[in-house]
Amino acid sequence: MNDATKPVKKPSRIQLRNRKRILDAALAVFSQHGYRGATLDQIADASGLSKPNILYYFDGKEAIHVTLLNALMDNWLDPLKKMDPDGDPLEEILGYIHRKMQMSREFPRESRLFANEVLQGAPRMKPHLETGLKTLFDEKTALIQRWMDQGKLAPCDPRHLLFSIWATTQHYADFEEQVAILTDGETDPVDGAEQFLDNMFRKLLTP
Amino acid sequence: MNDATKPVKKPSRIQLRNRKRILDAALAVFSQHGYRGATLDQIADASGLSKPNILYYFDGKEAIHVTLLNALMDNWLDPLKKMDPDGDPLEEILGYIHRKMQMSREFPRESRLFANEVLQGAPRMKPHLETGLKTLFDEKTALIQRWMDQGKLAPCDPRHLLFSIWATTQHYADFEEQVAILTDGETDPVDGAEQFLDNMFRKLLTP
DNA sequence: AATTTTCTTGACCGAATGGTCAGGTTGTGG
DNA sequence: CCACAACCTGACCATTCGGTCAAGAAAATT
Repeated sequence: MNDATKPVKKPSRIQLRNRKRILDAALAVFSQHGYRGATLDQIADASGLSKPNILYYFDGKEAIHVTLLNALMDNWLDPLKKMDPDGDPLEEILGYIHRKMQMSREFPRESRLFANEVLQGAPRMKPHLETGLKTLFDEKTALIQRWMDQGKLAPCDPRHLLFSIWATTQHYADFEEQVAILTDGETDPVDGAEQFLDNMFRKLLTP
Repeated sequence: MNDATKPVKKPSRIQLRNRKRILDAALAVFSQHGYRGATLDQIADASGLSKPNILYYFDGKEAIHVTLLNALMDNWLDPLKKMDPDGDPLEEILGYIHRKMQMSREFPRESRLFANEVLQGAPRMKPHLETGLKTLFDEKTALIQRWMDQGKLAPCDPRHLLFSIWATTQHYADFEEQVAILTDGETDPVDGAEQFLDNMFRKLLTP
């Protein structure tokens, strides 16, 4: 155990509970106000802990943000990873859309956290995007291209296909305020959205 | 002219020039950092004016932001307004998509300014959305519905159609950083995007 | 129970922020 | 060229921000 950078002591129950509280509060605050718009005092209030206590658990504001982004990336890429090369092409893509839509519904704060970060040039996330995301993106666009070459999907640019899927699904989380206003606060616009997107991408991709 | 709220004196040349400088600088700063992340000092630097001088032309940080948002709304709604009830339905919608895509290419900062605002709950823009945008939205979705009822377009929910158009076109401005990384800094991904979107929405809407 | 470790906080700090103001400079109409 | 208005700025201010610290309270360990 000569790794001086990782003081790996098993975290106590209090550690676990409070770190979770802080991260949950920070997610709420960061996703609504962006990194620079968020303050430690807001996070302290939302978490029910004092500001110095928050700095006892995290090295600073940026450390909290980075921790959130790291945790986010895994969950974010997961639905795309699940796209199975051996499954039915059309159903795999429609399934992916469904999963993304579920994430917009269940984790809108995470979606907005990500959107805020990328909108502002991804200053704290570029490395993640250039490695993890880029690799997965290349892999999956290649897979989709193969499916198209085999005539199992109507041909189109797989990269823009993925962009469109991301854009349309995340839109309902990121622009929730606008959507709510325009649909007169309909109980759940996401239901109608899912049906619409299924139809649209089915028509696009059916050979 | 008994309107005490508007000191309507014709603005001098210097007024005009400096207000423009300030708004241009503010657009750059606000669109990158969001409202709370932007500082008057940054705007001062970017505009080449001193901070007190900026406050000579505008009542404060918020006034600058509001001015930008007001100016934005007009340009933002314009492409949709241009959708002609008497034109060919499919071509009208594809033309609208084309115009929106042009705006993403030419005015990415405006797109990001808008995205930042809505992402954070549209605190300074809700009234605008509820009046101007909502009215136009209802009008145009009704028009598209009529077209569908007449069998001139394949049926789908016109509201989600517009959401999808907004999401996909603005994505290339708002998530420019991500798109650039994933396309290896391709000269202009928007070209390919336009072709892709034309194809997708054509397939969706062709009866 | 004693002691060591972990946890928590009130008080405080330097830097940054939005904004003010008195007074100077520049432009402009007569 | 004079006088008045418009324009501009250095110095300053109150508040908020991220962050520190010494010392007390609570757990855990012995």
